[in-house]
Amino acid sequence: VKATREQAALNREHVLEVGSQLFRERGYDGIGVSDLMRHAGQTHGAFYGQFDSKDAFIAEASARGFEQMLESWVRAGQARSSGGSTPLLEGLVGAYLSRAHRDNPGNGCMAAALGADGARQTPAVREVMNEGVEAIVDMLMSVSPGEAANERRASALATFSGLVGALTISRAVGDGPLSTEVLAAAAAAILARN
Amino acid sequence: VKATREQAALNREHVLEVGSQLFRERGYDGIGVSDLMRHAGQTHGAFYGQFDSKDAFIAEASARGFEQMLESWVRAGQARSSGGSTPLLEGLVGAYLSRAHRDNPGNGCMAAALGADGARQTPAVREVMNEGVEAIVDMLMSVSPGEAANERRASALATFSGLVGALTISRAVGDGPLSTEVLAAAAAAILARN
DNA sequence: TGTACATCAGTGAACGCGCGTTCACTGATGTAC
DNA sequence: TGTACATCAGTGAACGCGCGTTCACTGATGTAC
Repeated sequence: VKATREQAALNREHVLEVGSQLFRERGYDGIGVSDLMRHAGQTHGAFYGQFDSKDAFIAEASARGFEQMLESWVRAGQARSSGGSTPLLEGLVGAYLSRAHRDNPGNGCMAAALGADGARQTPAVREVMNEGVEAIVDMLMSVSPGEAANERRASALATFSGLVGALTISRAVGDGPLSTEVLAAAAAAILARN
Repeated sequence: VKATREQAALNREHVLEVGSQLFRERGYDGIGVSDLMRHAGQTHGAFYGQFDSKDAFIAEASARGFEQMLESWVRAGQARSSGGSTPLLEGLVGAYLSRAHRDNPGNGCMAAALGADGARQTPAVREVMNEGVEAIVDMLMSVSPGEAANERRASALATFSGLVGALTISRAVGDGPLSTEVLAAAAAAILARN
């Protein structure tokens, strides 16, 4: 039955929120439209009143995922940086390479959870990934050493690469000792370099 | 119709070879049993005479992918290290972070192409990933600086993390300037550290 | 402000399709004498 | 070495199932007077 315009907008937002989380947990192919809508508390038919197609939804939910990830990462980084209003690199690296992040991909980094899958999606998704990575790199630049902006940008790119690779490997190898070892080794190397 | 025992073994090997390549190109969910067997020049029914299930095949093809990747990486690294019999770190990093590797995932790194997907597969696949990463890290240790073995191992883990993350990001963001920029920034940071 | 009607968000059955998997069958290979 | 038969690698139709997507329908919301 019909809902308020306001409620309809909230419903759509909720599907995006739920989708961005489920995609990170299960991959783009790991969650279907029916399952997604059931998790959002709606029926699958409503999906096509809210979005053009699953592909279009993937692009929009991915953008949402990058926004949510960046925000919660900065918040977690601040908490680890002895509470200043700006996070420090050490806090950001510690939060990213934590077991909490490793074990909670649904609220975690898009690049680590869906970067490889994104390369096989539509150009729209890759454009979202491009903008998402740029936003993350901009944030990392502000806490990276170097006088010139291009130095700080190169440093931020290298830092983010190290973070994404370490988390990806840590999740891939299961829960043996290697999983935490790679997180620690990457954190040490990144902090030593900066 | 029936084939020679020898031919049957070759057929099975060929399916593994083709599968390990197609999985890296399209993801574990991106290639089905019928398509796979067609690419291998066989009919889909034969698959279940060769393997127990798609899941079992995924584990075996992944192990094959790690072997093939490590071998061809070392070969490419040697070629870039002015032809010595042992590759140098610089040659390995250059080969890994090349446009050729970025644009040819089918013969490239398993961790970058399937690491994130592997975390959502069966425990058998994660075990294969664990062993594959250990083999790669062992190889990288032999070209990493440091007197003590644990120093070289930590360095190898950090190096591999940087490589995997940079390649993943480079592939995810499409073919804009960011794609090559991240490869260059990661290479510079890794070589400066070692 | 109250009534009459049009709009449209949401429902749920149904669609074609490709998935992983099974199975009765074929006929060349491998074996026994 | 040659014949007779059993084995079994490979074939291709068929299975149930879940996928993304469509559509006729419902009934509360929004609008016009």
